[in-house]
Amino acid sequence: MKSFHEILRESREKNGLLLREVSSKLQIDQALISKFESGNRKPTRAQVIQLARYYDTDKEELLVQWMSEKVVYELRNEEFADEILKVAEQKMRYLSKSKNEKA
Amino acid sequence: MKSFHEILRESREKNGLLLREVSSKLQIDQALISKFESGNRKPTRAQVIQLARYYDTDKEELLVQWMSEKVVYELRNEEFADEILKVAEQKMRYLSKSKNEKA
DNA sequence: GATTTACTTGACTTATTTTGTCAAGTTAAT
DNA sequence: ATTAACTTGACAAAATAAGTCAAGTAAATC
Repeated sequence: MKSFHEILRESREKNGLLLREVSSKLQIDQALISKFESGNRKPTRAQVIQLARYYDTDKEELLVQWMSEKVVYELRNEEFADEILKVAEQKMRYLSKSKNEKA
Repeated sequence: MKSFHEILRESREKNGLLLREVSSKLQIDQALISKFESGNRKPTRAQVIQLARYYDTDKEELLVQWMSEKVVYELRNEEFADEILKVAEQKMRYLSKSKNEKA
């Protein structure tokens, strides 16, 4: 499975772009973008969207990758991470159900 | 399904404890505990553990409830929350697999 | 082998978010 | 009307995340 930062780097390379080009176009420090691509920093949501646009890649997919890694990161030291995710899913289902019932 | 803050309040009540008693025993501001129980604030991990101990309730279960709500909260505005969780699970499985392979 | 180019790294500052505190407020019982 | 239990809101403090800049590699080119 490809990680978010790998996808980011590959997308840039597919477009034959240099870091400094992306940097100047999107007004994001080149060092930051480099860190995004090495996985040392997480971009903000707005940056993910900017990048997806500029690389002409699927925005939703990139956002899903980005967000799911944030979740995984949060659970990195959790002994019961798998159970936590299961319970989170249940809670989500419950929420969307009561949301629908209201409507 | 019971939410974390409901469990918290019920646990305290089961023990017949007043907010100020918990507050003084655990050295947590009473207002904070009140907010925990109404769901307006999330305790820290250390506080969850303290509370579980003092209420003599299952620490793991409380932690799972607490943590899963943090995850749900993070996804509250995500359109593809369900997919994000699925991908997060995949990534977790992948991680624990490569972790095992190393060992 | 010195320069240039593309990218990386680390330390630091700034911004944002989370957590804690206190005083005032509500509700219900006495 | 007082007291007791709890709640609320505004603010301060602490923790975390994001951004910046200068210096550092590594490979290609002159």
